[in-house]
Formats: sequence, structure tokens, C-alpha cells
Amino acid sequence: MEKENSIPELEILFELADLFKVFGDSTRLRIMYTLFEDEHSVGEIAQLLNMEHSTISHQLRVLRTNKLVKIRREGKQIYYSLDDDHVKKVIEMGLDHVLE
Amino acid sequence: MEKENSIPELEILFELADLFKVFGDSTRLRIMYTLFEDEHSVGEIAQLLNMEHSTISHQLRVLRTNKLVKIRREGKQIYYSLDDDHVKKVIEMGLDHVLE
DNA sequence: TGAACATATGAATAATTGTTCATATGTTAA
DNA sequence: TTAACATATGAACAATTATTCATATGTTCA
Repeated sequence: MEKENSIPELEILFELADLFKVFGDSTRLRIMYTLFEDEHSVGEIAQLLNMEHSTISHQLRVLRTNKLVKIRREGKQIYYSLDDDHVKKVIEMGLDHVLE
Repeated sequence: MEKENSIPELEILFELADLFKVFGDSTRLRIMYTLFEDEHSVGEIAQLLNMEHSTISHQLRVLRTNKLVKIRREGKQIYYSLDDDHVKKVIEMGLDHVLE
């Protein structure tokens, strides 16, 4: 007997939509991109993207709340990095679609 | 000599963000879910989700514009189906993250 | 302790967007 | 052609959200 693929609970679907919303902003995507190879501090990211520290900080919080990035404290700076490999994979899969 | 992973053009990143925005709405996710197994007409989807035909139609247009669904005409009805396997994969990958 | 720096937070604003209602277009069958 | 049905579209409203500015918190070092 085969197990049927059941539609996820509405609750889960809302969570899923919220997750994709996080990927649906170019600033956040750019931030995540800077973290593809290496961790970076808020200031470094702001400089790389040529944006306000405040903007970056706000968006990093969104990313962190959604467990897409994690932090490491070192002195005055806080270094951010991608939380797991999922993040990269989701972005790369989306990129495949855009580029084809 | 190693080729470096270059950061995508800003233009591409905007497109990518737009793509994820499309996934970032629970109604659209629900619509795509109804299409996981089978094609469906606008009316069928509206009934399955218990929503206005108009809402469904508007959202299907968004999905179609972004090449996530395609159509097949049959008499008065228009049947929608997922455009390619990418769609399912992106959703399933997101689901992995949400469920872990 | 206080000065200098790094990051975070809150409020306000501007822009984007999902849904609804009303109406239009398109298709079939009589 | 007309009636009945299926889908699409446009305008309007409400809600969400990204950014900025101003300010707060937290850390280091003298």
C-alpha cells in the first residue's frame, strides 16, 4: 500500500511562505551572498554592499530570526555566517530557475 | 588556475528576489500544492481552497508570469499544471528547512 | 571611569501587494 | 444570435514591509 503525499497543514504552509518571504528581498539575498564563502561582520557587509549599517543590522535580524544565519562574537564585532547548507541550496536552486 | 564563484549581477539578484517573492505567499503555495499531483481548473482550485475565483485567477497569473505554472485549454475550462520539476523541488527544500 | 567604536532598536515614511467587488472577455450549446 | 458558464482584468482598500534617522546598548582600552 502506498502512502499518499498529503497536503501540509495550513500552519506549516504559512511558515513556509514566511520562509520564502525572507528570501524574497534583494538586500537579504545580497547579504547571504556575501556569506557564501566567509563570515563577515555587520560593518564589513555594510561596506561591501555600500549600505547603511542600520539597514544591514535590521535585515540580519530577520535572517537570524529565521535561522538562516548565525553569529560569533569577537570583541566589539559580531561575525555572521550562514546557518547551514540549506540556505545555499535554496538560493542556488532558485538561481537555476532564473537563469534557465 | 581556479575559477572564483562570482557574485551574481545585481540585476540577476533582483530577479531571484522576485522569484522567491512568488513563493512567499501562502495562497500561491496552496495553489501550487493542489497542482503537485494533478492539473486543475481555476474553478476546481477555488473550490478546493474555498476561495474566490477572482483571487485564484489573479494569483495564477502571477504564477504563470513567473513560469511556475502552465496552462492547457479544454472547452470553457483552463487547466493549470506545474511548469517544471523545479517548482516542486524548491518548495520541498523550503519545507525541509521549516520542518527541521 | 570615560571615550571611541560596533551593533541594535524604535518610530516614521514610502512603497508594495493580496483580496474583493464589479465588470469584461471568451467559450459552448441551444 | 442569445443564455449560461468559466476565467480574466481593473480599481480600490487594507495590510505588510524595507529603509532612514535618531538613539540606545554593549564592548574595548586607556
